[in-house]
Amino acid sequence: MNVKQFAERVGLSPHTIRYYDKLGLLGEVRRGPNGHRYFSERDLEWIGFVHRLRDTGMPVEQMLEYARLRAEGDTTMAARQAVLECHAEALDAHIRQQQAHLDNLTRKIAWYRQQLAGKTGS
Amino acid sequence: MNVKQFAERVGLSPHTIRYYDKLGLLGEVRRGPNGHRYFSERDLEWIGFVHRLRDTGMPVEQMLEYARLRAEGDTTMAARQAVLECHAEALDAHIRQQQAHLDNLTRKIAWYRQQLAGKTGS
DNA sequence: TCTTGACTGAGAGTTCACTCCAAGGCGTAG
DNA sequence: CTACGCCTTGGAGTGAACTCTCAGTCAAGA
Repeated sequence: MNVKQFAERVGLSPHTIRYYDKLGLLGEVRRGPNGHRYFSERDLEWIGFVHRLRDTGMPVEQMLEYARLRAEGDTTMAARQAVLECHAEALDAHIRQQQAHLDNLTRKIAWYRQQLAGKTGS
Repeated sequence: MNVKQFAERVGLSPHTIRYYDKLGLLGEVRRGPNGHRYFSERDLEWIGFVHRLRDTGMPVEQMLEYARLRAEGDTTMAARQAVLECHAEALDAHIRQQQAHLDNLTRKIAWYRQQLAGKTGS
C-alpha cells in the first residue's frame, strides 16, 4: 500500500510517516520503480508498535535506539528487552502518579459538589 | 518567602514561577516595597494545585481559564467544577489508555523473556 | 567601597515533535 | 494535451511550554 493508505490505517498523517522514515524509525522501506514507498502488513505491525511507544511518551530518540537494535538482528534481543523493561517501569510509575493526581482531583470535585449542594439547600 | 524559596518548595524553577505569574496564573501576587514578589503558604497551596493540573496534561490555556474563574469569586464555583469534571474524565481515559499500552508492553517483554530463555536452554 | 547574590521585566532562544511548502515527476481519465 | 491526484525531496514553519539572557536595582557583608 502507498503512504496515504498506510497513514490512514495506522492513524498518523502521511507527513508523519515520511518524517519517521527520514529519521530511520521505519528501517528499510521498500520502494517502487518510481521511488514511491511501498508498505506491507509487517510494516503496519511495526509502526503500530512504534505508535504505541510514542503514545506512552517514549522520546523519539529512544525509539530510534530500539529501531537500530532491531535492525541489527537477533543478537540484540537482550538489549531491546532492557529498553522495554526500562520504559515499562517508567510507564508504570507514570500511571501511578496520574492515578494519584486523579484521586486528588476527584476529592476536589466532591468538595465542590458539597459546597454547591449546601448553597442550594439553604 | 521570595521567588527562589517558593520555587524550591513547589518543585519548579524561578523562571517558571515568573512565567506563570506573567500569564496571570498566580492571581494577585503580593510585592514588597522593592517590587520583589512575596509568596505565602496559601500561594503555595494554589500553585501546588496548578502544578498537579499541569502534570496531568492540562494545557496552560485551560488552567488560565480556571484561574480567572477562581479570581471572580464564589459565583463561579459551578463553572470551576465543570472544568475539573471535564478534565477528570479526560484524565481517566488517559490512564486507561496508558494501562492498556502497559499491558501490551508487558506481554511483549514476556515474549522476549521466553525467546531468550529458549536460546539459553538449547 | 566593592563584591555577592538576590531580585526585576522585556524579549530572545530552545526543544520537541511534528506539519507544511515549493518544485517537480509519474500515470490515468477526459 | 491537459488536468488530476498521487508521489518525491529538502528545508522552512508551527505551537506549546518553558528557559535563558540582558541590563539594571537593591541590601547585606568583608
